Order: sequence, then structure tokens, then C-alpha cells
Amino acid sequence: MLAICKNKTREFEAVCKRNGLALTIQRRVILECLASRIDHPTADQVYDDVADKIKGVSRTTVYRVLETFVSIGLAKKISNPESKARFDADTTRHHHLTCTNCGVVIDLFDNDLNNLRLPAGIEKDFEIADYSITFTGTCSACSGRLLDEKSK
Amino acid sequence: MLAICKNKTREFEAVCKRNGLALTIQRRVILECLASRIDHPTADQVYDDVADKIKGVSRTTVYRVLETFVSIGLAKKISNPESKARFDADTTRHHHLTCTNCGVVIDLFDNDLNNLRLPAGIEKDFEIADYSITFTGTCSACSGRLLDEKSK
DNA sequence: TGTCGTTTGGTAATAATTGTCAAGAAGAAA
DNA sequence: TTTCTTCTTGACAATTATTACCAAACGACA
Repeated sequence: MLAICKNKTREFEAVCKRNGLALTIQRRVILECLASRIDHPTADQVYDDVADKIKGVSRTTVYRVLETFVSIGLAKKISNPESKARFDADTTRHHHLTCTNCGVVIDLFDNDLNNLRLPAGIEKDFEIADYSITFTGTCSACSGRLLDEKSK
Repeated sequence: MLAICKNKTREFEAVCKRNGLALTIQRRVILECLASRIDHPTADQVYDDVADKIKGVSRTTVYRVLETFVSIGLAKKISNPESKARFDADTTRHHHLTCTNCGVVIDLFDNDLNNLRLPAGIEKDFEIADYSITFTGTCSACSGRLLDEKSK
């Protein structure tokens, strides 16, 4: 995890430089915060984290910086059925288990799923850059909770 | 398409009855509207459609009814990276091409993709109910547009 | 260190969604 | 079909999520 963060920091500096973006404290801390989490936080959740570390950060800045990260490829917005954006600093191909009960999003890494044979002929109408599979269902925490409620 | 709508209407009546829900004009029209579209509209887009057909519908009602449809299985919220919910009356397994430029969501039906071999051992920690693949990239309309802009 | 263009913070505005509650319709019973 | 009960809706207020704006502050480079 630490190694990942270190690499991410180096990537951050390189990508910012390449894109002519200043290395500000805000960008640095927001990236660190996002990269250290595996729970695909919303912008507001990132803000809550960051607010403890930088006195007086603005919510606006967090939203703006996250958007910047997406545009330069340092982060991704992940697909989810909620009506708010969730961010992920891991931009490599992987998939998600999302609990329809509590909304938690769990990463799923799987080599076979990363190398699907795509249906022939699509590329004519749509240039596919990447894909991600969203598995919907019930996480183990919610399974237990739901069973408990039924047994009452 | 008409046949699909007819089936959907029958399903609508059956499912409402089974769940003890009244067959109101609002629910009927909202379902018809959603089922007749293939573009995965947001709640507001559905509202715009429905507002023409029922005098004085409330936006609240549209949001509420769509949520009801999801809870009784007549519709799904589809996963997308935007910060608003999109709905789909087709609850059978299928996948989506979403354009990262304009946001359009195109259906993709493919037998192979519908029968993926899931990684072993997951089911212990997460009960998978279904899955859907989101392909991200550029739709043909945007490809053309982006090329045009470059050539200027 | 000074300059200059980039970024940020604060606030207001907008978009998306939800909560509340009285009035109005559906469905069952008579 | 009329009445009654309960489910739904509509109007409006309240939240939540996100964006726009602009003056002040900061980072990069000479």
C-alpha cells in the first residue's frame, strides 16, 4: 500500500508537470487521500478527510481538483447507480462489487475478466477505451443484517 | 418495440397487483414512457416527457414512482459515472457503451458477455445478483466531432 | 525576490433529489 | 354506484451534490 502511494505520488508529480499544472499542497493532499482509500469515496468524503489536513480548504477546491485528476488521468469516476460521483485513484482495469443495500463498492481484480473477448463489430460504432464490470448484490455485512431482521 | 411495450404493460399490471400497488395513471404513463425509450433517461427527462401527457404531474411523483419501479423490479438504475440516476425499463441482463464525451448510453446485447465465468470464491463474501459491463469510450458522433475540431 | 499566470477560498447559484402533509384518487365493501 | 379506507399525488420546502464567479493568494521561473 505504501509502495502504491509512493508510486502514485511520483506519477502525480510527473503528470502535473507534463500538463503544466502547479504542484499545490491541495492537489498533493487530495491525491494522497484518494490513493490511500480503497472505498471509492465521493467528493464530499474526500473533502472531510482533507479538511483535517489543510486548514481552510474549500469544498470547491476538492471538487475542482478531483475533476482535474480525472481529466489528466490520475483518477477515474467509477460507474455506480447512486446519484453522486465516486472517485478511484486506481486507473488500471478492475471491477466492482456494489451492494444494493448499503452502497459499498468493493474492488475485484481478476485476470480473466480483464481480458474479455469483445463482441465483433462494435468498434465500428464506438471506440472502446476501457471497460469495467459492476456486480450488484448483497455484501456479507448486509446479508447478515438482513437475516437478523428476518429472524425477529 | 410495440410488442415489448405491451408485454411491459402486462408485467406492470401483474407486478403492481402482486405488490398491492394501485394502478394509477401516473404510474402507467411513467412506465410507458420509460419502456418506450432506449436512451436510459434521468428522472428529469422522464418528467419532461410525462409532463406533456398528464396535466399537472409533479416532479416529486416522477422521482417517487421511478424509485417504486426499481424496488419492485420493473426498472433498474443503471451504473454510470455521472452524478445523476439513469433508469432502464429493460431489467434483463445487458451491457452499456457510455460515451465519456457526451454521456450517451447505448445498449449492448451479447450472449457471451451474459454468461461470464465468475471468479471462484467470490460468492462467499458477496452474493452476486447480477452484473453489467460498462464500456467507456467515444461514440461515433463524438469521434467525428472531435476530428472536426482538431482539423480546424 | 519579483513577476505573472495559475489556483484557491468564499459565496452564491444551480441541479438533483428527498421530506412533509393535506387533498385527491383507487380499490374494496356495501 | 356510493361510501369508506387507504394508497398516492401535488405543492412546496428542505437537502444534498455540484458548479460558477471573482478577488486574493500561491507556485514556477527568471
